[in-house]
Amino acid sequence: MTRVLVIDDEVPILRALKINLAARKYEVSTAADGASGLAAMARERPDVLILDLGLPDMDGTDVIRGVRGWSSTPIIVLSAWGQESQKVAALDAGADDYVTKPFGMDELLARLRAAVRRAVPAPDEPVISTAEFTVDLARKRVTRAGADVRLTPTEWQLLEVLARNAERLVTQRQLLQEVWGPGYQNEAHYLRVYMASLRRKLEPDPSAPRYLLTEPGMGYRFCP
Amino acid sequence: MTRVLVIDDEVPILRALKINLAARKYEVSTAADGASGLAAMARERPDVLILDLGLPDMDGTDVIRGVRGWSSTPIIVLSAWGQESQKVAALDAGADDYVTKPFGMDELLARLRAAVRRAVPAPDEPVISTAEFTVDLARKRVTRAGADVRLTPTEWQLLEVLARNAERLVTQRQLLQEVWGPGYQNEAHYLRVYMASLRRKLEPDPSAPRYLLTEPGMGYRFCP
DNA sequence: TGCCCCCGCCAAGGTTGCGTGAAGACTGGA
DNA sequence: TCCAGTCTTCACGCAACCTTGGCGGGGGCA
Repeated sequence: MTRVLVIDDEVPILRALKINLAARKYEVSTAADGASGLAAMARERPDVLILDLGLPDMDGTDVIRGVRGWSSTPIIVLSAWGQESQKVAALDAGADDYVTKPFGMDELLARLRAAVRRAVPAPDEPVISTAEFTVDLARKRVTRAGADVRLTPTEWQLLEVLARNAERLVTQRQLLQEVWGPGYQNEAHYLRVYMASLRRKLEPDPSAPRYLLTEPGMGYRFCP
Repeated sequence: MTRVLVIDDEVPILRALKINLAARKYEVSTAADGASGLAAMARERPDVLILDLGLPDMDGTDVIRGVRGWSSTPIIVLSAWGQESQKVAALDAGADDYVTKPFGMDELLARLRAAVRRAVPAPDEPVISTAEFTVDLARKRVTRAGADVRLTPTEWQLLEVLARNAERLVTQRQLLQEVWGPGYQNEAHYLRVYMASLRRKLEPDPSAPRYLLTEPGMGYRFCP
């Protein structure tokens, strides 16, 4: 079910939207000002945001920027008739679409459907599993046999690069550059130490790696 | 959706770009210095890179070289007015285009579109198959009868050059140059040793090659 | 036919790269 | 200030790889 957040301070509009959207099987939540709207945005992670530009506490474009700082959720703006400049500013700030008040419910619903359709489906699959352990990239967590595995920062970074390039051969230069930064591209020694450490923590038999494989002379490969 | 990475240490510019590009349906990520920029580059594999030359930690041209070492992603450089020599150095290092600050957003967007448009030819067909074995250039992997074939670094480089020029005749000089570097152009002996090794690992009958063919007096040819 | 160049094959020696253990340097928190 | 965890550095044994040399065969050319 598609979840919609409506940020608007006019009670009649809020109620009308709530009733109409709920009737179309949208899950609706509401906020009456910019501050609580941003909070609701972060808390509820809706699929679409409907935002009235005429809020009592904040400029509408600031709300948009506040959202766009961390989310690409589609934003549909409601603006009073005649406020052209505000409209442009809203689009420049990152809004996806706008509707002029007074608006017909059909038009709003059409734009809503379009916005949802355009939305990017899924960012990434941030979880990579093997028969032995699981790597959760988003939570920065490794689980083995149900228990968390404690990794040092360096170990984690190394594993992360390998996991993001699963199945692919990652060059020693690339690993060194991404984990230690440029200027360390010849310190292949570090890799050996930390690969050994990762293997001790993750491999069933660290001396005969099954997942963290060495490609002699070239680099390493993570095979889930 | 086109993904853009912006590397810049000036927060206002970063924010302006982020907002404007996001409004144009670009997916924007940012980094504030060269080191984290290079890391982001490798991690996120954007379609275009926008790079400010005035970074706090690294010379801009070094960032460009760091990227060009493994990627052909288009690079658009931002430079302050009057720094002509820097600009030239950046282009020499492998940048594709430059914009002088202060710049109009329209100009930047136009150059961005142009860079993306030009970038198309890159994506090779990274997998080459024969009836006997398969070469996956992206993963640096050779499979034969379902099992991985272990190649030494030199063997792999040789096969890679031949595979990228499949069906074409590759001269001995060219092979020697690309695998061993300049200065080895007369060491044809190396080729014989390593072609023999490749044939042993890949050909059904190494003494009667079907895929890795010799063109006497000229060079070798890989026929899938 | 005989010579010669080019190619394929084998084997040995030297070098490089990898895994491992451990000791010192460093950092952040108590 | 001390302490624990972490990072860096080093030395060693071992295996794999690269280089080099030599030998034999086959095809082109006189």
